[in-house]
Amino acid sequence: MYTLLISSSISLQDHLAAALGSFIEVLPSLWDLPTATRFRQGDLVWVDADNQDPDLIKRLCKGDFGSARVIVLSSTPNDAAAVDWLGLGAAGYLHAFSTPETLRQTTAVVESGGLWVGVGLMQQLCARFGQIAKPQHDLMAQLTEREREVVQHLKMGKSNKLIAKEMDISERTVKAHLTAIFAKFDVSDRIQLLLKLAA
Amino acid sequence: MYTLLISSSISLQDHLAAALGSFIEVLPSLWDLPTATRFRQGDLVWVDADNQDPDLIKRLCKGDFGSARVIVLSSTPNDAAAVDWLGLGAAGYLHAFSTPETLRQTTAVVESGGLWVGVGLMQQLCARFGQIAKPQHDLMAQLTEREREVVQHLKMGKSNKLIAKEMDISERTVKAHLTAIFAKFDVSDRIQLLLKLAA
DNA sequence: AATCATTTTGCCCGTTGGTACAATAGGTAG
DNA sequence: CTACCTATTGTACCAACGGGCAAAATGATT
Repeated sequence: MYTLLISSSISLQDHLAAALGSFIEVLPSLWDLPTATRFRQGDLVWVDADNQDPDLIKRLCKGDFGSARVIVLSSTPNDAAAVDWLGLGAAGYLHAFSTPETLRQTTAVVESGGLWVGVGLMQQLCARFGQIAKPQHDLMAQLTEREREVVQHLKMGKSNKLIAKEMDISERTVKAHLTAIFAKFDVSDRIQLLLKLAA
Repeated sequence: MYTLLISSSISLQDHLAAALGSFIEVLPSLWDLPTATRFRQGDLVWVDADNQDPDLIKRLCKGDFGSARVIVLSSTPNDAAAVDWLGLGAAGYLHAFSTPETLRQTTAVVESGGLWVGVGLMQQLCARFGQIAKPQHDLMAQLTEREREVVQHLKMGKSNKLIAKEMDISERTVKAHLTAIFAKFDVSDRIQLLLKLAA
């Protein structure tokens, strides 16, 4: 496995090397990264948000340099930044000088396809879960199981095509469920349905 | 640490035991759980959503049986269900036959007080949360007068045609405004915009 | 006078969404 | 066995949506 740290901070370089092993490669700046660089699936890139160009980190997260898993480090971590990076595709966000134990655990989680975020952010997201997942009215009770599933997807703003893919059914079937849902909710389209649910 | 798996599926029982160790206790059905059962803080309960009563799982997640951390397993995982279970208090939601590695990671994360969710859902939540957390004031301020008007109509779920009629302009102009609005809000269509505004 | 942001519109294109008119199949209740 | 509900899918049609390319007019700013 290839692991790269991008940071100009000597102390951070030492810290990470101590925690993860000295086989880590280090690059002082993202600008030094050849534009032709193509990370492979499974590569791990730690990047120091304190002293790197945000735009380049952004591109890195979005996969412009290949399919590496990106972990963003910050010496002043905050939830807002976390959601930004994770939303862009980062696989982790944590304090640059986290304990070696935490760093190792992050590595393990990210390598196995997970995301690493702080507990505080998780709790906030959980609070939002509650809102998103709040039980609806009696109208929802009138829906069949599959129809309810479709509604969940709808609420996330997904297209018919995507819903079909995620439910592993044809787009036509999604439409069939939608037609049924619209009738039961007495609305004409998904927009009105969303407005009704949001109210 | 006490770990319990609730599933009638032999293959799942074997799979989990192989991944986490054979010290796991197994219960075929949630119905077999004595109503007086009180899990303790730190207890880990894996429950198979495929063959258990949803209502009982629900109560389990909500803590009716004590303060165990609940991890929901499904052979057909989807984001909608994830939102439901996590919203109810589950600490994790993942594919029943995830790799042993992933199962172990889940254990580690959940035990240390975290949540385990799929990457796709996590990113969606972050994206959504980012939108929520960000004051739309700044975004709305970037709109022109007419664009703001259009947004008002949009929030009421009106069609382009209707908006055009009410603003006494052509439908093409409405589209032009919309295109500008979408760009400024960094969304692709009216649905995403509504979700952003509604949040 | 020249530049710029804003507003307006037309034509055309591809994609998405909703539905009419079907059919097949599994399960349940009578 | 027979309805009935649910889930699934197909073809096809049309309306709605989003945007590319273009143009014109206005008002403000420099």
